Amino acid sequence: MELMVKKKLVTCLQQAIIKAQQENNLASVTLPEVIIEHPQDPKHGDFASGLPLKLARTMKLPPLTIAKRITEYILPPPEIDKFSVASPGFINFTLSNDWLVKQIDSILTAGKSYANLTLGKGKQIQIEFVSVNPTGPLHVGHGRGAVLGSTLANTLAAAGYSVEKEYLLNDAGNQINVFGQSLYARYQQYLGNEISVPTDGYLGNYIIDLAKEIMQKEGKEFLTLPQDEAASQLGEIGVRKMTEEIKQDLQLINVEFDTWFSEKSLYRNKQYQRAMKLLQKGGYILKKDNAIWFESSLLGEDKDNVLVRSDGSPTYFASDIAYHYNKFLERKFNTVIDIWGADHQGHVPRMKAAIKALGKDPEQLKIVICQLVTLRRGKETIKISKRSGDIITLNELVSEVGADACRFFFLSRSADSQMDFDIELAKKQSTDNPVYYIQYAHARIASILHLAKQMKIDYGQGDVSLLTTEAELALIRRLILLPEIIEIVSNTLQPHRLPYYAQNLATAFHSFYKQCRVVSKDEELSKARLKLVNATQIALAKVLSLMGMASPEKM
RNA sequence: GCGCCUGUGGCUCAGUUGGAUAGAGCGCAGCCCUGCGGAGGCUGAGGUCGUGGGUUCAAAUCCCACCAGGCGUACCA
Repeated sequence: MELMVKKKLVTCLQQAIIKAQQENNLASVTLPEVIIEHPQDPKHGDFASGLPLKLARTMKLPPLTIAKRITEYILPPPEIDKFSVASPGFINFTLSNDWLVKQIDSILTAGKSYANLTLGKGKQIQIEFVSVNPTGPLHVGHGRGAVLGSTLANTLAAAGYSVEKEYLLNDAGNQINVFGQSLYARYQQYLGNEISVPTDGYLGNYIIDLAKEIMQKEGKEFLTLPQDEAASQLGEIGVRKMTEEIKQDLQLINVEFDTWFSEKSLYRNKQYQRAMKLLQKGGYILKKDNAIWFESSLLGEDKDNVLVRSDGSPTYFASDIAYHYNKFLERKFNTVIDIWGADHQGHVPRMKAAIKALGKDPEQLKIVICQLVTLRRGKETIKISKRSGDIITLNELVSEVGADACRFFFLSRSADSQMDFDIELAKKQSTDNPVYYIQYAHARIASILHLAKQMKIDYGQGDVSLLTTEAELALIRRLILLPEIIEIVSNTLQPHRLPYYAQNLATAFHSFYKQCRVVSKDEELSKARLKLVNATQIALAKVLSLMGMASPEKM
C-alpha cells in the first residue's frame, strides 16, 4: 500500500519533469533515477525527493527554482494530501489523513498476511546456514548465524519467495575421522586404558561424556575391533548423537530446517564425481605434486586450490563444490544463499570462481558473512574454540538469557559488525531489555482487546475516520511501513532492520496508549481506536514472528 | 605483506546507498500514577562521525593515505 504510493510518486515526478521539459520550462537533460525517501523530520511530510538538487548541475539552475518549476506540473496521486517545496531543494509529500486511516481496515482484512509481498513471485530460493560439523555442541557464534538465517528465511517467505532452509551435515571427511579418534581415546580411557587424545583431536569435556554414554549403552564391544574400525564406528554413533543435540539446541531458539543434507551422500550419489568431471571438461583441473588442483587462477583468482590431497582424500573445498553443483545443476535452484562465519571469508572468492567454472553466474550464489561473536563475562573475555574445553554453548546462553532475548540481541546488530556479547550485561538487562518493551506492547494490546470482548464491544463497524489526533496518525504511519521493511530486508539480506522497526512501532504504540484512552464512554471513538489497536497487534505479531520471537498475550 | 569486515555521545548499536538541525536503546539528571497492564509516558545533558587529505552546491556515506581492532591468507573446515 505504502509501497504503491511510493512507486506512484516516482512516476508522478517523472511525468511532471517531462511535461515541464516539453513546455520548455526545464532543460531536457536525461533524468537520474528518481529516489523517494522518508524525511527524518515528520514536519517534512511522509515522502521527499531531493531530485532538484541532483538536477541543479545539468540544468544549470538553482535547485529551488527547479523544484518550483517541477511542482507546477505535479499531478499528485489521490493518496497525497499536499506537497511543497523546501530549501535547499526538496519536494515533500504528505499523505492524506483520509487515506492513512483507511489503511487500518486493510490491515485488519489482511490479518496474518499483512505486509506479505509478491516481490519474490514464488521464485525458489534456497538458504543454507549453520551447517556446523556434528562434532560438538553449537556455541554462541553459531547461534548468530542460525538466528540470522532463519529470520532471513522468514522474511523472504513473507516477501513472496518459496524458501527452502537447509543444513549441510558434514558427516564425512577429515574432521569426522579426528572426532572418531578422539572419541575412541576417551572410550578407552573410560575403560581404564591409557590412550591419549590425538594432538589435533577434540579436547572438550563433552567428548568424555559422550564416550561414557556410548559405553553405557553399547558396552565394551568396540575394544575388540581394530582401532581405526572402532574409531570410525564410534564416530558414526557420535555424529548421530551430536546431530540430535544440535537439532534440539536449534529448536530452543526457534530454528528449524526443511532439509538436512548429508555430505556423505554427495559421494554415494556421485554428485562429487559428476562435479569433478564437469570441472575437468571445462579445463580447470590440474595434477601437480600428486594432488589434484582447481585452477582458480584461470578465473582471476590469486592461486589454485587443492581438490584432492596427495593421499587421495577430497578437501572440504571439493566437497563444497559438489554440494553447490547439486544445488544449482541438479536441484536447479536459481538463487542460493549461504550464511558463513567470518572465519570462512577466505573461502568466498574461490567458491564464486567454482560456481563460474560450473557454468553458473556467481551472482546466483549470495554469501552472507557474519562476523564472529566475542564472549565476555564482565571484563573477562572468553575465547571461543571448539577444540578447547572452555566454551560457552548456545544452550547455556539461551538458558541464561532466554530464547527471545537471544534472538533479538543477535538480530540487532548488522551481520558485518563484530559483536561483543557480555553475558553478565545480557543477564542484568534481561528484565529491562528492548525485547520486553516490544512484547509488552503486544501483551498490553491483548489485554485491551480482551477487555473489549468482555464488555461485548463489537468494533467491526468502527469508523476509522474518527481517528484524527497526532498520536493516532503517527501510529498508523508506523504500521504502514512494515511492507517496505520486508522489501528492504529481502533485497539487502540485512535483517537487523526488523528489530529497529519493532522497537519504533512499540514506541509509537506506547505513546499513543498514554495519550489516547482506548475504551471510553465515547462508544464510536472506542470502536475506531479498537480497530487501530487491533491493527497494531497484527503488525507487532508479524514482526515478532519474522524475528522468530513469541507474541505473548500475557507477561 | 596482501585481502575482507569494523571504528558514530559514558556503553551497545542504527543511519533508507551523496542531501534538510547525525538518530535509537541502556546509563545519567529531572518530571508524570483520581483511568484500558508504570515491564509505561514526557523533558534534558552528552558528538571535531578513528586521523589527515581529496572529489562538489552538498560527505558519517564516495576516493587516497595513515592509525587501531577482528577475521582470513593450508594438501584445516
